[in-house]
Amino acid sequence: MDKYEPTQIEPKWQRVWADARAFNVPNPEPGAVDEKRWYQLEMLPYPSAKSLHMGHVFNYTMGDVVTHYHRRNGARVLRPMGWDAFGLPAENAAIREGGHPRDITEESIVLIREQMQRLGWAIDWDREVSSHEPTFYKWTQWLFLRFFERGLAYRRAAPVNWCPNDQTVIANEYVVDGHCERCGALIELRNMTQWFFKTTAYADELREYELPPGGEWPERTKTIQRNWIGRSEGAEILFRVEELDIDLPVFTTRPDTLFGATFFVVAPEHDFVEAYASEEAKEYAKHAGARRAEDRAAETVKTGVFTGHHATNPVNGERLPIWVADYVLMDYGTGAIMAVPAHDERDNEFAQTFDLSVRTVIDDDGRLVNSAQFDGEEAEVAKASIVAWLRNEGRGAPAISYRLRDWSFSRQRYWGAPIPIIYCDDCGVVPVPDEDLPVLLPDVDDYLPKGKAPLASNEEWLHVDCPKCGGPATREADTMDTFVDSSWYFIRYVDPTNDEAPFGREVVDYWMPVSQYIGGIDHSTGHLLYSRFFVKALNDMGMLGFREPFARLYHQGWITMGGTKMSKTRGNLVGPDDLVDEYGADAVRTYILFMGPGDKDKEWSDAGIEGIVRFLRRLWRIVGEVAERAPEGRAAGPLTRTTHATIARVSDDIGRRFQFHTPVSALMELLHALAEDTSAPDARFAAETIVSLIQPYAPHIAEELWQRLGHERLWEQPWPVADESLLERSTFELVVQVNGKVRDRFIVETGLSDDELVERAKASERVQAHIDGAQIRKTVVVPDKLVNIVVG
RNA sequence: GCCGGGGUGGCGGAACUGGUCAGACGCGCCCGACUUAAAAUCGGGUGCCUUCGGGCAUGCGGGUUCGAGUCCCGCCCCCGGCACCA
Repeated sequence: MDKYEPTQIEPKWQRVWADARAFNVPNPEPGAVDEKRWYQLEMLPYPSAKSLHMGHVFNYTMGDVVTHYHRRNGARVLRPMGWDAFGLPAENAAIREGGHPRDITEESIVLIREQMQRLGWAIDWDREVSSHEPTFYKWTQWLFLRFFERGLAYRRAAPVNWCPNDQTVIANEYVVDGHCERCGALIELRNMTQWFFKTTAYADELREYELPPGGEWPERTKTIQRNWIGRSEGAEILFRVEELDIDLPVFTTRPDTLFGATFFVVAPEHDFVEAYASEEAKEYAKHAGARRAEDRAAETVKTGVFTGHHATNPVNGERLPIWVADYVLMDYGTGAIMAVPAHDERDNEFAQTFDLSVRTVIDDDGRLVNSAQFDGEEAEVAKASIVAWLRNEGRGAPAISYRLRDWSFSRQRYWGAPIPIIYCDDCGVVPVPDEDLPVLLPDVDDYLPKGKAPLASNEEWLHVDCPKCGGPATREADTMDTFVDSSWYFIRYVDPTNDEAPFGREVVDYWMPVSQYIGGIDHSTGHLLYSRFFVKALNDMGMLGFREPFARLYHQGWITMGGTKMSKTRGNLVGPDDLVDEYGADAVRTYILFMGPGDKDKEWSDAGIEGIVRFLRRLWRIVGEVAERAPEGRAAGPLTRTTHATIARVSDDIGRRFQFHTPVSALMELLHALAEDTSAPDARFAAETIVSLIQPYAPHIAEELWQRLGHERLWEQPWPVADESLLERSTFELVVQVNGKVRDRFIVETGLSDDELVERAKASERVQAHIDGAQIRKTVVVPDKLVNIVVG
């Protein structure tokens, strides 16, 4: 047989698949529901570099194996691909390289698409979408308007994260340790008028996972999201400022310590300061409020100033001095706290610093003291009874507070979807009418970031007539965060050419939720949370019939280089091209999955790829031999059982365990067994099975060998099924232990009774030597496995 | 501090619900065959120690069990999330 030449066979089969439209999956006829379907999705790439890296190769190959597996198990499988084309990564790449972001992005898309096709991934290219195309962002804008109508997208002035390097606001979710997640610059706090999505309206729903049957999310991801949302149960309590005749609400998780409050603190940004505080306090607040939370937290000594007023504790009428201090944060709770230095570390530090009084109200046994009628109650009980008392007095109520903040999504950058809003002097904030969508992203002379939206400098585009009154008006010049695009791209795939709506409900409800999503865990508090928010909101709008976008979620581990994740900014990218040239796509695909468990980080090294290449060459040679010499038919032989066992193992690993490296081992073992005798009566069956099972990993060689074995179109052959009856053995190796130590092993028939097995075990000479003369205390039998004789 | 994940040969890793002297499969290394030679290929060996009887080994120390990498308790270390969030 000729030599294995991947460079010959791979392009050939890629053409065959394309011509046969092998992986294009039309939507079902209306009304189809009971058909088996599978929506396989991996996070779409940013086309910001001109090449994929091995991390992508890993991720998409895993998705490819799952795709083939479900296709061949009879499911209608949707497996799309697209481009997260808008946004900072692409725009920054364009700035670096010079040129228009659109040109740079589209060049990258062409190159990456070619790489994907060279790797032979089973993608339905008819469904390709790119977030920078007007046909896509028209609907991003349309969806924004639906959120806007419901108050789920709104505009307000707020302190936001400003990246001085990227010259734009970025979301809380992408500030890491006070630095920009993209470029690493130190984030500044700026007070700006920005657009927000009201993610907090779904805080509770986002903490719960309304997954369909069979759905499953990793525990660690749920934990990350729950930590991020940060729900605290407590109470809101009103403190009266008698001399001003106003109420100041506080949020506390410890209403049981209400009698221990000895002072009161408001955040520097609190309205109370500006309205009523002393000049000294105002001066303090001006400086303190301008500082970032991280800097405030880093302060070792607490600072603050007395405002000159007092608040009355509703439970005992005590007058507490109101201070302003920067350890209280405006954007959590109510921006004001009751300070209980005896039972709160921070309040205690403050009390020590300013010599304020401390009163213990919970004793060592966890019971209330110094708390009037509540004395003696356990703290947990007292929480409820004090809140009940307050509620009765009209001075408090149970309350819940979240750490989650609304998602700030307006960006002062060029390369994004324009926000379809018009500002009119008379009518105010006016949404662009649906029929005027899309608001096209115009060309501008200078799209470099300058701290204000580049679109604002395009006067011709900026000035429009108000859609309401026809008077002079201006467009919103900020663009949308790229994460808005990725919050719904996976829905567009199911209906990518719809020009009446972003998607049709029936077809969305057929395909979705996504059966299996694969992507990085770094998106846990960003993209994955935003997407869930979108789907829940769209469900409430009646646009789709489910409440979670992704039924099953899997996080692949990183492919690292020098210990860090491969990424463009770190400059440690290894692409697939050289490896594909040298070893072929099949070897690259199989190797990257064989490297180890899918969810673990792996340091990149091509040192082991030779092992896979040897395996594929051996496969080529041995299957070739079988095709020439092995008898036709399916007569049973020594290989039959091993072959069926391998089918069961591989299917279980891929289908149930989602484990992709062990099937390769199993197939290597079966190949070794087959190589023993390529003219055995069941050699042909074993060879066909190996080829069939390796197809998701190495589809090109599999297709070629399948043809040489006299068959056609392996990609649409049913996945092999293990014959249970052939898996059963008539004999097995009985392990005999004495006191837990293996003393003998020999072959016996299956199905013997426990007593018979014990008799056989005792009959063994080697066992005899260990039990002779001793008292048998107990025998343990694991049917068809082992006998343990306990002597003593 | 709170929450989650993890720790097995020189390396990647296997052992799925406690059950075949733990270490499959691959890499690397060693030996051999073929070759003038090399590559490729094929075959064999490869946890540690050993007085060659055996002993010790799945981060450490206990425990449960006839039997523990797997279960329980207590530590240690690594990775990730949250943290002046009242």
